[in-house]
Amino acid sequence: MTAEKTRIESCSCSYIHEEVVMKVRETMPQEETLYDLAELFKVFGDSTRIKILCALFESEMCVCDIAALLSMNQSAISHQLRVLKQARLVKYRKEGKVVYYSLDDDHVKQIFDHGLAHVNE
Amino acid sequence: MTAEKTRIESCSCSYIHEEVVMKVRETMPQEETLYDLAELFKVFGDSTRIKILCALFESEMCVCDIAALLSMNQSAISHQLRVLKQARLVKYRKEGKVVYYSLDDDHVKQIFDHGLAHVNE
DNA sequence: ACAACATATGAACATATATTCATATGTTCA
DNA sequence: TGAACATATGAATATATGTTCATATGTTGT
Repeated sequence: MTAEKTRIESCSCSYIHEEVVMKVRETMPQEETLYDLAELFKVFGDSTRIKILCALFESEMCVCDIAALLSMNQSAISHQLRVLKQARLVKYRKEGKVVYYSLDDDHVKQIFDHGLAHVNE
Repeated sequence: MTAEKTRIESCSCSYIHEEVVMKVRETMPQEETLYDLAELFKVFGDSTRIKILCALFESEMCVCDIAALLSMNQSAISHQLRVLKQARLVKYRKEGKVVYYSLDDDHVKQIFDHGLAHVNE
């Protein structure tokens, strides 16, 4: 690992490991991909939404069921379901007035479980 | 799936599927576990931190390397590394003035990849 | 058509958080 | 010891976000 003597103006440092930076830069996915990935994890990063997803592992549920389960009002749940829906993590079916939500992705459980493995270490 | 007629005060709904709610309630992990899980995903839910983790998949790097790679100032990177360190996602070793960061968890790549699979669908 | 109801949505508010700036800490080398 | 440097950190600011409230939408049954 060679330490090249190069001044990089974007940071306040003078001596960086230029070879490492160049090598890593080549392996980085597209900016947009990483942005989307962060947006996805942001959706997982709220305890209300995590609880909703966790509940839906077990069974499809209507908005009111979820609100009762989590002791939260219907509006809050509805707003969060919209976020989950936009992230394509849940889908819904309508039956009269009632809207049933369920999971819409195989990866959700896997992401969830790997996260849990880290937390339980 | 029976629709019991029960008024639940915590939400504004009158008729919920009480059996479903009770069954799901039993399977839910502890409140604290789900909170910790959300906190973990919150750490993944920022594009700067995602980029840092992604870079560290390839090689350990010092703070200045990362700042140069991402064209961000040293302070911002240092703050974010602290968040990653607190979440036990990265570890560091010191060599003189230079601090080298690297990944500290086997799950990180798996969580990352499953997320990527969802994004690339 | 109307009442009752489940759900959705917009606005407002409070809180959380990412970045920047200034500066502190701790190491190396002369 | 002191200058140069890499990194860490506290305060400030701007922005993002979760929840609540009020209300809209759309469906069912009378």
